[in-house]
Amino acid sequence: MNTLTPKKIAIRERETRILELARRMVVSGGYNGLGLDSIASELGVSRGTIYNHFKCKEEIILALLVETMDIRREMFQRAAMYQDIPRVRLTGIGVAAELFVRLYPDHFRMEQIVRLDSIWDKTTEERRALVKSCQMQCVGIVAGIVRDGMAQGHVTLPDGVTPEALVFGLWSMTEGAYSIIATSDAVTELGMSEPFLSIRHNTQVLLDGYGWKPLLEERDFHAEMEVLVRKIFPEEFAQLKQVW
Amino acid sequence: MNTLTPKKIAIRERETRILELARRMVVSGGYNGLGLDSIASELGVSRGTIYNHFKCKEEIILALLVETMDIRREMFQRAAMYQDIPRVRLTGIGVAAELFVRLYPDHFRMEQIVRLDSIWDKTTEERRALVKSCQMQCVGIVAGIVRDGMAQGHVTLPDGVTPEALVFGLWSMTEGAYSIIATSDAVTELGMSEPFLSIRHNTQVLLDGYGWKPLLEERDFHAEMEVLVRKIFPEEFAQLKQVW
Amino acid sequence: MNTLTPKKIAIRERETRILELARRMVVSGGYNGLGLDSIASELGVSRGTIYNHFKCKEEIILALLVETMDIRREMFQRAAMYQDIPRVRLTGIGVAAELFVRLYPDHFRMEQIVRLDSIWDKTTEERRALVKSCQMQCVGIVAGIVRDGMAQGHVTLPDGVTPEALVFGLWSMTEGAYSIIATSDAVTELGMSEPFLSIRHNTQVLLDGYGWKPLLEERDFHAEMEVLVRKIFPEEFAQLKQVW
Amino acid sequence: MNTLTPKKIAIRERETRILELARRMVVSGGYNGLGLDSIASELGVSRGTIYNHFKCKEEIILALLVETMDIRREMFQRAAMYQDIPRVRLTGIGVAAELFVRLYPDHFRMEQIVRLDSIWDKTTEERRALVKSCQMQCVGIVAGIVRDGMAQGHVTLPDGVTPEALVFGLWSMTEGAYSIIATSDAVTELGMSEPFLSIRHNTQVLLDGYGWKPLLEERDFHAEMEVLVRKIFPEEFAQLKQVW
DNA sequence: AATGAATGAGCGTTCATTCAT
DNA sequence: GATGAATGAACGCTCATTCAT
Repeated sequence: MNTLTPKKIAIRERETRILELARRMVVSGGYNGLGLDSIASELGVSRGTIYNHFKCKEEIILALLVETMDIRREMFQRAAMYQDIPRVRLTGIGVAAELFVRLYPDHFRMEQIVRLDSIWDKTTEERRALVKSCQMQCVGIVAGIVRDGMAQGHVTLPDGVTPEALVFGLWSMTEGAYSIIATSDAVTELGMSEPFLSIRHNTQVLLDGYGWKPLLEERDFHAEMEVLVRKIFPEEFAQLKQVW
Repeated sequence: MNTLTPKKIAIRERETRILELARRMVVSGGYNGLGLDSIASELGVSRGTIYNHFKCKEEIILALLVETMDIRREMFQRAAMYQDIPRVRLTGIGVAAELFVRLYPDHFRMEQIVRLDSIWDKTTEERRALVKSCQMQCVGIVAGIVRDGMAQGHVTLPDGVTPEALVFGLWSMTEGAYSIIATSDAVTELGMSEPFLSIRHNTQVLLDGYGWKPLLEERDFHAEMEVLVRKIFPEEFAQLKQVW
Repeated sequence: MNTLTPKKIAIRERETRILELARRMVVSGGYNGLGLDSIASELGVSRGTIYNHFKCKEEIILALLVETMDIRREMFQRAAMYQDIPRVRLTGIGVAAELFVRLYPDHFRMEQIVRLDSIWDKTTEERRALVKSCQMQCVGIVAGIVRDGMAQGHVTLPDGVTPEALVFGLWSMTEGAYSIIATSDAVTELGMSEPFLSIRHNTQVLLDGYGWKPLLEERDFHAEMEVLVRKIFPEEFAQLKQVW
Repeated sequence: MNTLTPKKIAIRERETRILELARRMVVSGGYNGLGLDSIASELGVSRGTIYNHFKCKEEIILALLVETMDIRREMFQRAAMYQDIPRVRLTGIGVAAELFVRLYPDHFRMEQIVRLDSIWDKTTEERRALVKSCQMQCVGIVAGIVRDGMAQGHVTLPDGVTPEALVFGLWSMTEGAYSIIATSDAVTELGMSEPFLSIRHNTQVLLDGYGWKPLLEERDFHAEMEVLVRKIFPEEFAQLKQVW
């Protein structure tokens, strides 16, 4: 019955610790910054022990990616299911995205590292499919909301512009912004104080640009976000150390 | 005065060759794909000779980065100096950005790869400053146009929104979009055909969202771009194999 | 008295299984091909259990060697006890040798592999003695027949030539031949078709060279062998898939 | 002109030293006994230096094999070209074989190790061909002498016995004998004193068995060998520390 | 008796860097 | 200025062995 002996628990905990350490290393030093040796010695265990948990370095990196990737998708799903008009739900997605990136600030570096370094060669096709599927789900969720907005007459896309194009715009902007924040340590020096506020604003402005009703001037989506974060993501919000 | 002996010239040329090779290697194999050995042997010189040009691997990478950033900065500057209303000049910046990423995909890709790895520890503060300065210039150029637009009453930013915030929006969107295009082979699979067209449109929509005059419906910026690319970047345009 | 509880029996059986697996591994991958890990997992037991049977890897290998040598010694003994003139009994030894190498090619191959690697340092003197004893018994058995032949006046060795020298000749020839067959895929390419027939013939020719009566021309030892294999090794013969 | 700078010479010498050490290690510890680490430290150089000479462990082992393999073939060729009747020339081959094995006592272990351990997988097809070709040449040389003997009516092979079968007998016997001597440290304990004398005698006896004229009793081939070794292999004979 | 997690020395290999020539 | 041999730390990884449970 009791399958979780103290030993098993300890092992589980160590696995978490390994990933924690690994994440720190990858984040601070990139792919090469992750050394099996260093993890082992910093954990106070032997090299071999690491290999009882992960059968190669790439597996660790992939585990790191999947760990957070799934969280984001789940957050997107929750936001999409919120009961309100499409633009608010879309705003909820924005809240989810920001919350996610602030809770897991390293995710984007991980994502890029995994994509840019030749890790894929050493992984199975299934893994690749898993990541891609997660991506497609996220895109699909947002595209669904866009289509809702269109169906309800809140937004009309010009000829030749697909809902995916709009999604692509939002995705690009957030992906790019978070990526810039994560990799460029000079954001504020470049005059971009409060980058998160800027992102929030810019995404709303983009929707305004598309003429999505109600416009930002008709409804205070910035205030709305404060409500959303508490309603949809109470736990995540609690984890957030800094103010929203 | 300028005594460029044949020998000096040969050395210069080799330096260029080194960087060319290095870029190819980084692009195809990431940071680890760059091997001093391979460069030397492909160049037909000895390992030691490389060290007469660059005192360590990181210096090479940094040189690559600077090279890349310089090209873009120069293109941005050209676009910014174009004689037209601010929004058109801003559109010119967009043209420059797209042209850059399409003409020099290796530069773009390399830039991303390099940012992920921690080369910074081994480099001097001055180098870091140099890169940062280049970045600031790019941001400054765009921010300058935004300020022009504001000064001429073409756009009014809400309270608390700095010109840099708008720049950040544009930068994020393009950076993110190009990054997605470059690394994710799933762009079209996700339903995003013609991603470059989408980017062009989305940036204009963002400006529309800010109420920047003239709006997209008042002036056909898509057609404008075709003019701009020919006028500002005739040579680059000629190099572009595919249609604009 | 002999209390073989089911448990004890199970343990015995497992020991056999371990050796079977181990032999397969050594044969297919050499000394390094033998992995305690693989044995354990293929057996469905844990690594530690293996150590209840053998205190180290070398012990397993030694056990394999002893097993192999015991089989051959037993076959030699049976041949030596056959009731006939010495040269026929010697021919029976040849039959035994060939049968052994053809029935248990893995045993033969393993024997050679094991001899090459230095397992001896990690083993006790007793073990070494055991193996050596087995070898001496085999030599002794054959030497005994030679002495019988001498005593019965069937063969006379020149001055300075011991019976062991003749044994050495037979042993060398068969050992060398089987070894060449087993490892060199070039036997037939070298023009040596039917190598086993050649060995049979050459050993008889050697005895002829020693003038051992009756000579090959006086008695058809090739036909004799067909009889011997059926009479002395009926079971082994039955196992032999190919024709004799 | 002077292409052998002192440095180059030193490098050459080290290569020799590496192979010497490697041979010792392989001989005493088999494939696993050869450690790149150990070579380096025992040579007083770094691990990396070894890799300037040989690009992997297997290359070293193969180099060891080829080193001696070629020597043997050359010795066989010299013996075969000796001007005398076939049986004497064949005896010369025997002298060559013995001389070779006594000068390079480890060759047979090497040969077996190379064949038994899975080294071939990591080597090129050409290497394999080279080794096989050398083998075939040796066989061919001996088979040629046998055919000479047949042509001159000195020996008549029974129906169904090819010259290669006789070669196979000689080859087996020497290969086996030397292999036993090399791998079994118990030869003398088994009652086989003077194994080399036994081999010499047994090969002659085998030829006698085939009825090859002149027989051993008609011509003292043992005395002949003493002449041959001095005439055909004066230098090798000088290197031989022990008495012939 | 059985487990299997932990060990840690060892492996072969790579490669940025140095420096005597 | 050019060479390239030498370096040696670091890498990812394996596996026989131990031992607390």
